[in-house]
Amino acid sequence: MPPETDSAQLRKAQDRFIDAWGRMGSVWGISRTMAEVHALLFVTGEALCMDELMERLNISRGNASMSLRALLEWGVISKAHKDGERRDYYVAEQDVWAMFRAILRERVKREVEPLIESLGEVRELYPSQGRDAPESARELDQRLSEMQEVFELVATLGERFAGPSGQGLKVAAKLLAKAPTRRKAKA
Amino acid sequence: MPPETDSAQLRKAQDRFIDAWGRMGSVWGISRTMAEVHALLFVTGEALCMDELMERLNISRGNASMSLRALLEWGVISKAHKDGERRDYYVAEQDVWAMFRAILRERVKREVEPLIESLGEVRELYPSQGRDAPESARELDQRLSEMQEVFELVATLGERFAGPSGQGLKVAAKLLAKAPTRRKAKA
DNA sequence: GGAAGCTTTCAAAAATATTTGAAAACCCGA
DNA sequence: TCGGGTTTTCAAATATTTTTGAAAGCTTCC
Repeated sequence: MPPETDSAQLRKAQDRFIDAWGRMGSVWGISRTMAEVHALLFVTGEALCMDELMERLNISRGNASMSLRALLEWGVISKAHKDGERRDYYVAEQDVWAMFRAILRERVKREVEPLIESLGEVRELYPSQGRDAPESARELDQRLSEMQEVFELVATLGERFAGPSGQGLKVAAKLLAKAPTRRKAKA
Repeated sequence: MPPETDSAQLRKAQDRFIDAWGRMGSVWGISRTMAEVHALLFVTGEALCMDELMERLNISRGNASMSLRALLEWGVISKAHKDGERRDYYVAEQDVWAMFRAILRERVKREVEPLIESLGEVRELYPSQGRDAPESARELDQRLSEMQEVFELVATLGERFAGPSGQGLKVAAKLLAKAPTRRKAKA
């Protein structure tokens, strides 16, 4: 077998990254393809058009279109334009921390806020205050209100970290600085 | 329609909570049933056996068994025993914060660590150091190493928050105390 | 207005994930 | 070792999610 050229190596590394990020995508509850499109744009750092994505990832036009739209909504990619070109090009946010904040924001919105909402609704379904409130209702309300409190705290923390002021990294770094913990390095 | 009894109200509230938590479960990437089993144990606060779960949630024995096992692995429920009874009973962790930490721990394990692992592997696929390393390889490595850094930070933060020392809540509260942000209250 | 070039939509097909249920395994006590 | 009560396993059935592809929709330029 002939030695690989540099660009073949790079291509392979990109593909492996795309695969890894795609797999994480499905774990994170987004479609694998959507994650792969994002991975490709991120890892190349280039502005690509739909046909290039379809070609490289072997996906249909419909799928590419839907994935791009979703990624735009998440705020992790944006449209770009090439001089006289008619078609749309897309670029990924290159600042990893900004990307991470966008993801966090969206995930809090999907994974925490609806729960807080529901908890509020559930807690209206029974009286837990009056003199006549049965013990069991108080117990239930106790559990639900604790849970609501914790998740509200999480949502607020999320906003703080991911918020537009971009303080996330600094806060985190500060926290960590206090007392280092080890973390395995090798693959 | 006759007025509902107190216990019917409570039952309905429990059901709505179970439903809400179950829905969140699927958003979080675990099976809806698994989340529902957990919700039921949590919301009642009682020790229940498999047949009771099956009855209340209308699920099969196999499903109940697998869900319970998974919940035990997550560390959010534990086995209990009733005096002379032969069968197993299960109780949910009642401390919401402890529960949250268990979930966080597990999610970092599934959603962050494999990625860090993969990033390490991908970065071994090309030379980016030597004098001969092409510009494109350096760029690629730059992107990947930044991403690795961010996710390692996240993993470390997660450990800090969720770690066995149980400092999570305090740290969070401290952070929040500094500069309050508003959060909508009504359902 | 019309055609070319692109993108979006969406119903149907394919791929995945979850659930069932019955058989196998397990665990004790007799 | 056997038998009854209980839990686990896992292949098949079901349900859900994702992907495709072709038709419909835009937009821009002639």
